[in-house]
Amino acid sequence: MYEHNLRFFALSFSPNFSYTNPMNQTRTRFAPSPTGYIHIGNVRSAIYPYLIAKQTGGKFILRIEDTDRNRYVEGATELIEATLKRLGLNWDEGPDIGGKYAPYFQTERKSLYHEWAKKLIEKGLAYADDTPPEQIEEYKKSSMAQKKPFLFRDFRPKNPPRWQEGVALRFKQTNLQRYHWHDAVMGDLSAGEGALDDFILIKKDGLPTYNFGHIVDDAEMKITHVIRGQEYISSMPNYLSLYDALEINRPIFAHVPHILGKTGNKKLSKRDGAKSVTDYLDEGILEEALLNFLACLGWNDGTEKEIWTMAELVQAFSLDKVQQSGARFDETKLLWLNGQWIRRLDLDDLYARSQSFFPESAKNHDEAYQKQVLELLQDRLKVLKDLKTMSTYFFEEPQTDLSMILDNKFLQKYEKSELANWLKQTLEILETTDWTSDDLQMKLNQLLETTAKKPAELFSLIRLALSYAPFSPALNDMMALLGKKIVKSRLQTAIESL
RNA sequence: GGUUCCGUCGUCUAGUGGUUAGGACGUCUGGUUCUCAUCCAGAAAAUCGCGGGUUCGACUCCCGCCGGAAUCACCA
Repeated sequence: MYEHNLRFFALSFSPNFSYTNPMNQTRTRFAPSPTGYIHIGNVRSAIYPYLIAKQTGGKFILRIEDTDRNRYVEGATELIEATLKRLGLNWDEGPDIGGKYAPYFQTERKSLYHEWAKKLIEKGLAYADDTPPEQIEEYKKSSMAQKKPFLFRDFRPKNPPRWQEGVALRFKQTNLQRYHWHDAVMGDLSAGEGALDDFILIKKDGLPTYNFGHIVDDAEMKITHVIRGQEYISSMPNYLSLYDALEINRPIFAHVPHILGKTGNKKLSKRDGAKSVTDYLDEGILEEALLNFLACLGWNDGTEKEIWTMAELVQAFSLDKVQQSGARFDETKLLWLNGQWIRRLDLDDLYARSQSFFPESAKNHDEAYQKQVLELLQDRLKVLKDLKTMSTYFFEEPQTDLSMILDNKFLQKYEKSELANWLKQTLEILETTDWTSDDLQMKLNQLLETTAKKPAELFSLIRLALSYAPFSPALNDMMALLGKKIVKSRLQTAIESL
């Protein structure tokens, strides 16, 4: 980041500098492999590059790293694309929309990797390797026996065959040294030659490994920032020596820490039941809330701001303020944040997003009514999914459940007949109301006086008789919305049941 | 085991030599003439992993240790 800014600064004062020069444009990428859904633990490696690209007016690229045929999952690419779209992380170049450096599927770029590989072979920096796996196991054992780390470069075949399809190609480490590099998140890092080995460039099936493929692609696609998970740090020396061998300039690196599961200190993974991003969205976590939460899990600009829009994030985000240690995924904070976002939505927007969360019976009511229900519930929703159980009694007759009344802590000391009597008085006084929320409150207050009961007693009874729900909005608002006919009939039913 | 990274309230974090170590979530208490939630006020909660240095002074700098994590695939 720092390096990059310096370069940018210098160029901006050089006479030949042009703002339209694509070489100076920030280009970041998200490069998932299509092995399944995107889970909470790995969206950050899409959000951060997106933010970096957008804040400099650069491009965000989606590249599908589908070289592992065994782990390939049909439909995963579409799922990844759909998830990113739902989050609004739109890419400027990618498999579906193409771009200057197409194709964006690695399997379609095979010949490209072979060209680069040939350069390496010509330089004597790569060799074919047909060592059988069993043999490699032997090597490993012998290294272990000598208490030495296993490095393939200690066992290079003496007479490697000519490289051709069907044989793996290995990188030949010739420059054993300590590598130093700067990481935009982690700071200055270094690793010695123990981390350097002859790794596979091209697999037996002719496709490149990640280790080779991503470097070729990033160079070809002019990627300026490589932002990815921390697990790649230990491979950095290998990558660095490959950049040198290929004579490719190093991009800016940023390795972001893992998100940890609720228990233990292990990184969040599908195996531990990490939910997919779409699972959260489908349960009514707002895109804004999820983005806000994830971006701020491990990032803080130094202020006490908690609620961030994407636009604000684009402005304020910087890699050097990303935390260096892993962050635990805390769902309760996500829920809080979601509530905050729900409350910030205007009613029409909330209504549009709530469509799939209303109970079936809501269809029998018009839009205006549904919106009024939503308005009463807006402050109470933590997740849109809760809308269903919280609102059913507004749309259909609730199941009469007398035990809720008789076991209520404020009401259990009263006789049924007395409770029925309160409800009768309620019916009487309701004859005079105009059914506005304000007037209903006045009438209810009058009723408190005439019955000489506490609000907790009288109001609880009426509330329960109308909803048979454990909690509900303010009584007057609820009555105003339910309307004269339904309130009267529900009270009547309750009286008869008591 | 080798290599590498990390270590401030339960959780997410602020903090870059001198602070009553700040904020947020969660928890608890009280208020908002009823429930739930919102909102408001307040409380408890971190001997800054441990031990040495350097310094008048260290959470902040240095060293050692301990603890946790990652990686060591023809997976990414």
